[in-house]
Amino acid sequence: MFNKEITIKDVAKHANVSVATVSRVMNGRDRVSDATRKKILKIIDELNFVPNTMAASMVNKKTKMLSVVVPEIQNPFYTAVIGGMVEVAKKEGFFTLVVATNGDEAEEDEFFDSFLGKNVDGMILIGTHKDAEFYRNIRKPTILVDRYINDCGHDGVLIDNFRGAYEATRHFVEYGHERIAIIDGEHDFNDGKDRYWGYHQAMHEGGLTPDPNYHKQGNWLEEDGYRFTMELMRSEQPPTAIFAANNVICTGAIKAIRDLNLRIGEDISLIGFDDNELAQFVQPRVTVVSRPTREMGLQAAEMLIQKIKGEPSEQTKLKKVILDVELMKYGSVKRLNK
Amino acid sequence: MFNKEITIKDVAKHANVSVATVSRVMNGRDRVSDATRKKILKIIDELNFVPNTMAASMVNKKTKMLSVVVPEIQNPFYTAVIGGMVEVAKKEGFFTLVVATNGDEAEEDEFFDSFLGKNVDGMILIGTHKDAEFYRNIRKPTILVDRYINDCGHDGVLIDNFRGAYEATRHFVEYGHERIAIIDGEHDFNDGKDRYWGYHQAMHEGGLTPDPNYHKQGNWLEEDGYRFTMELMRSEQPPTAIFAANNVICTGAIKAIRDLNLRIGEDISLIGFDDNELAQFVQPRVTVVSRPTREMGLQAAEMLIQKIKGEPSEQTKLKKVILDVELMKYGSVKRLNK
DNA sequence: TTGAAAGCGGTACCAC
DNA sequence: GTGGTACCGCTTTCAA
Repeated sequence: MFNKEITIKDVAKHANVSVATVSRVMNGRDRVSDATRKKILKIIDELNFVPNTMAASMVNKKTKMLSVVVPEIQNPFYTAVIGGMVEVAKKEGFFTLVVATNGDEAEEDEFFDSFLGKNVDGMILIGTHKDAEFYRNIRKPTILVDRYINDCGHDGVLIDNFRGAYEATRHFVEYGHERIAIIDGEHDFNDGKDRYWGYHQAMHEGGLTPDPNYHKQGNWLEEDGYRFTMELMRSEQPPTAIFAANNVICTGAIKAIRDLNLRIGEDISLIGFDDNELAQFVQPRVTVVSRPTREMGLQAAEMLIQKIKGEPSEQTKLKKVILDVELMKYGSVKRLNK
Repeated sequence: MFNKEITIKDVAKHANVSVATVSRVMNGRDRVSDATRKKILKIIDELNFVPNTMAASMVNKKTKMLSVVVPEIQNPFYTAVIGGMVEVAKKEGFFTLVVATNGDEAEEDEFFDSFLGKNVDGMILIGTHKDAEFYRNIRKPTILVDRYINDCGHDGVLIDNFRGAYEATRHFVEYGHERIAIIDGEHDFNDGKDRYWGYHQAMHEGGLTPDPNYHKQGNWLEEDGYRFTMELMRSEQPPTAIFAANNVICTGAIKAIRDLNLRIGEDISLIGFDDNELAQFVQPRVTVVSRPTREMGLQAAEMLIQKIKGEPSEQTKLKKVILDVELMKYGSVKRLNK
């Protein structure tokens, strides 16, 4: 198990050729006579020679490795993005490694400082850092997904968060709701922030004034969804509708509603942002703002690989791709008017 | 963004010292005079020099990277194992990268052939390959988790699958069930196989003969759980109890039961292997065989790191650590007797 | 304490 | 076609 590794030199020696020639048959680009090629191939097989990828990478500065950095891998949204990305990367001969940062800036830093962070050919980043500075310091092909920081210096693949929240809220309004609550989190990133303002605008357009008491800001966690739904429903004047601004908040809300023995779509209307398992499970199924998760990964990976392959001189302007969202009406919103 | 990288040579030149000295202050082991150290540190900072980790790794043959290879990352079981592993690894200064193989041997191969597969210092493997040969060919510190292949040449951290299934089935028997079905999948690996035989033995000990019609073998997927539960419950003589042999099968079973408008713990008793979100959500909560998922990752990582640090000569006998499981009774099993 | 130089294991250019 | 060899950027003796 720990016998010293066989190197290209050993192969060369056994085959009575130079290392250059061995290298040639390995990479297959330069032409080598059929005889020597066969001979070398045979030796390689006999010696069970496995080339040292690191040595090669030192020379050509490529690892054929991509990374996708996400806050967490429990969340189906991220796994879907990852799935899309991996599919494209594989097709292009890149291996993708997944890195979870747990939404911790320090952990994110750690990755960038690690062996890998330094040696991937490019990456897709759903970042945790909030400062553009951090992103500008990334000196390799990078695509930001979902969250975008202005002046970060990288392309992005995003969705129309504003419109998603707007449509959801408008749906409530059209169905006659007036006491519409929103549970979200810190507005650290564009995504969360835009959702709030989408809600805000739809409220105003519906002639409603967002009530601060109906705006519950937690930390984008399931427990926030649970706790705030409890709070809201037990208040003097509970809302008739709740907009859960991400998938796990929605999960929490569903659990709270269950524990309060309320009926979704009857005692309380609910819309979630992004689909989730529980939302699909409960009856009626929860209306959600659906986004093209896998598609985001696909798009991002394509842009990334193009960037990697492209000439350095091809420095075009920054590009932001905005994908559309769709309100999937499943019946968790009760019609109050007529 | 693409200006040529600064190397240790540049630093040496600017500081008027040799590269050896720069290397020394970077690694901090050899002693360097305080004056030169300060000088070099200053230059490093000014030049914004970042050492090339790959070059260093070429020399010392270490990357401080670990990998954890799992079939998929959607499954909470795997993410829990990963979580445990990452915790330990981080404490020891290793960075962990997650690789999902989608249960596809080819994809698993791909990883091992990739840059990274070759250059991690060690790995934790929840393998997809079924042949011991494959595992024996892995020439670096490796710990198998959950699934174990005999003669693979590596240590393992496992759980007592047999006992888990045995306890579950016995619980059914004790509560007076006789028509007890089991939904599992191929017996490709020890884990699944042991679960079946645990069920088998408990049946026999309870004086019951396992009925082939009640043994549904799919592919360990949620859809199998769904489909077979439907099938079972619509058959001439439906079982009174179902043992779902993994967490996603259990999820499928729960959905089927819901769609059949049956009540868990009333019309049909259910036990799952390994916890899952839906099992916790439904009421009554589903009784499950719980296993120390995170603990498995912790254990495995500790063993792995010790192996990496240890002397090559310390080749002790192979070690298999078996962790215990526990039947968590939550009320999804109806008492039929007395 | 510091420097020179020999690798680590490949790749690729330049001769022949 | 094939061989010689100068790197890639760092670490680590060995001497001074």
